[in-house]
Amino acid sequence: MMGVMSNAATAVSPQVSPQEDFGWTLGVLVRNYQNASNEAIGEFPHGARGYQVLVAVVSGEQPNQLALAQHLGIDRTVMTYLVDDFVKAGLVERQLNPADRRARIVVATDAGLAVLADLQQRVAEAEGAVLGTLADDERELFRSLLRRVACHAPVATEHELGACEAVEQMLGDSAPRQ
Amino acid sequence: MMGVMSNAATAVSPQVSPQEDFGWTLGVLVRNYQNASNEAIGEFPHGARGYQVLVAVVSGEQPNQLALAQHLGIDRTVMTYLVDDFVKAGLVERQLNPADRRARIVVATDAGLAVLADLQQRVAEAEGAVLGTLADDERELFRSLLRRVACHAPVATEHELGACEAVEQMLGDSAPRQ
DNA sequence: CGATATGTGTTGCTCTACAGATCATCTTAC
DNA sequence: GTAAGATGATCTGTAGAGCAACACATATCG
Repeated sequence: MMGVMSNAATAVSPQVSPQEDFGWTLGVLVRNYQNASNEAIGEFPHGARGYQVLVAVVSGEQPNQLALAQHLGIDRTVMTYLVDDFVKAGLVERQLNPADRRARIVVATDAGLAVLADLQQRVAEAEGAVLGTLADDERELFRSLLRRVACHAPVATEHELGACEAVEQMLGDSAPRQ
Repeated sequence: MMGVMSNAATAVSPQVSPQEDFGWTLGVLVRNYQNASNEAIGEFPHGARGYQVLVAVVSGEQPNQLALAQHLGIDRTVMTYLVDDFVKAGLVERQLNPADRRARIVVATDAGLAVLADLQQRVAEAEGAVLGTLADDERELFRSLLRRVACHAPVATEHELGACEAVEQMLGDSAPRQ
């Protein structure tokens, strides 16, 4: 059954148009978004990634570092020096959780909140530029579909939380949507 | 250190729901896609990235390494050892371009085509799993919007080609650029 | 109390991205 | 035809980030 025949071109020639490839289009979008948002946020500690962390810190229910890492899909050992740099920049604080003194609750400072509010505007503009082709209703549609896809969370890796379950857990299920 | 205490909520409190954040949902989707496709393609040389390269090799008009790198948004120095590993695996060949002996044309071997045809099926299944929430017409809609967004190509970086222009160029739009 | 699990931090390895230099070749100017 | 610059590929060195393993403090369960 498995034979690598020599005239494969005639047999199972994969007919691909690169613009049809989901992975490619996805990659293009991600690069565009990263370029645009990185440019928009300037010298923020860890670029677009750092911005995402700060967003998660503010959005969540005073999450600890592990929750942040799982939420953003980055390694928890990375979160250590990521938060370190944020603390150095005065954007967040590590607070002790009296209920669990192992955990460090990450909380945004006033400065962090102010910076974030500013950045969010710029990033929103960058997003607008990336989605520039789409009409307003199409953008909303795209965002909506994207949100549903992201929250679907197939959870390929077994030990990892589904993305939106982690969100709901972090939010304490207190932010009903739509 | 400055006395940063937390009456932060009074300031310009950015109210974000993480599920609303475009960057976050995009990141979740990308991770899901990478996990799923990486699992689907198994021990292929460079994972999902390598798969993309092979797709581009087959889809394009016998592109050289630079065209591949620009198309996929990866550095040209990376493409060198990427193609190296593909050659070692017998998936592609470097052919000399008689018209320009500096350039190496990357061509898929029969084995490469056969492997790609197999992989495309698996990756398609992985994509299906990632987009599992959406109904069929919604998937097509999502792909279509994604394609339009990707091909819009805001080209934030100045010296880089727009993505789809690079595609068209590679696909034989032989008109010179600029 | 003891055993195990969890949150965090540290160290070391690896992969990849990126910038710069080098070499070969093509193109253009003279 | 030769010189000078541009282009494609490769190599080198550096930095960022993921990953695994270990260490430490604390929490939980027997």
